[in-house]
Amino acid sequence: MSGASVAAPREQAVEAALDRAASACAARGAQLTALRRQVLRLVLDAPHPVGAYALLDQLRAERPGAAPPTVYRALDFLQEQGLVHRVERLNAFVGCTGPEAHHHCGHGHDHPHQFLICASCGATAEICDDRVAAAVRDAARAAGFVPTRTTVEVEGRCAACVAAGQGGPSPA
Amino acid sequence: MSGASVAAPREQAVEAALDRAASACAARGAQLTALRRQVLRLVLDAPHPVGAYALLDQLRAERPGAAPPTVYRALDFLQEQGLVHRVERLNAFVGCTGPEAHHHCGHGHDHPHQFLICASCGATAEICDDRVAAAVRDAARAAGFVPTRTTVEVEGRCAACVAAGQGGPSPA
DNA sequence: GCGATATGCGATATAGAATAACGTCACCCC
DNA sequence: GGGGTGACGTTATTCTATATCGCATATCGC
Ligand SMILES: [Zn+2]
Ligand SMILES: [Zn+2]
Ligand SMILES: [Zn+2]
Ligand SMILES: [Zn+2]
Repeated sequence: MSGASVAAPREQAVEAALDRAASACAARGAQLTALRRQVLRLVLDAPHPVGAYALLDQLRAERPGAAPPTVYRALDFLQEQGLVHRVERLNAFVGCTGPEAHHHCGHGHDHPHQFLICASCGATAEICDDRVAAAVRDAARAAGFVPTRTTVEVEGRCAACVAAGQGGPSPA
Repeated sequence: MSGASVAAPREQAVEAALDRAASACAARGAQLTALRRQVLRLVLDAPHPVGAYALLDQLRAERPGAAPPTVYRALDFLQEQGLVHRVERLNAFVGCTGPEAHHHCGHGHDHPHQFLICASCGATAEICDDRVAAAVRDAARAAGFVPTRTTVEVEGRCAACVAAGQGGPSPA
């Protein structure tokens, strides 16, 4: 691999995402403070969903006084802003890679989304399938139910792990 | 209300469900022991999803030595048998009222299901919508993903709470 | 009968996740 | 300069879940 000479492309991408996030917040009258930006960076840096306490440990490297409320408050904010999602099955958090981030579909910052969670390697992919969202909405309405938020999480094996055979790549 | 003279219809229904559960377990070579039956009864008695520690407290009335592993082990078994589901958003457990219980649709004891969780009154309804299940399966496969288990949980307001207006009936 | 294995469960300790409650400081508006 | 608001620090507590060890029983092959 190439050394981390100046700035790896991934780091650049994260910095760009942070700047976009700051703009998006500002446009809504919210502020992505230094602390919140720091937490968001940690989430975006992680290759997989991260637990709140894992974030806390990392955060303490830069901010010795950090405590659970520190990270939970930041995460609450980031979720409200649609920058981060919570993965219920994992009690963990992941950066939004859906429409908000890439402007793929026409949804707002509280967009419908679904997670594909690989039991083999831990990779978690966010998708935004309108048929799923519509089917769930219709099913709820058929029961007289008025939905506000929906969680869809699928556990299984990702394409890479399926291709790699039984064991799957390192369950990192 | 009628007094609890001999056996309320609800209690009878629960007992019947317990007997059916015992038969279903036996048919699969598993045994619904006294402890497991006790925990299942507590889950079925509850009007809403119950937390593991709430179950533990009740269980201790009859079984003073009960500890967290006691109830978690029983819950794991009951989930494997499809008698109980976990509601991820609530960290709570609920008796299966889906196809397994009533033989409505043609699914096994690991059947697809979805939850409608009322934020007003706490009621949680289990539904079994094939279109939702199919849409999720298709979306996953389109990503090369092989699903094993799926969680679908919708938060919102139930029909009763919508009909009753803003506040909703007692958030019991 | 007897060791081997498996299951169910008691019991203790620990880990992991989330919130409650209170205080401080900065900022803004009037 | 009083009063409100938002962000954050700090401490304590609650809630949720698992790791281990150990014991009893059941079942099986022999
Ligand atoms: Zn997203
Ligand atoms: Zn994988
Ligand atoms: Zn069910
Ligand atoms: Zn309701």
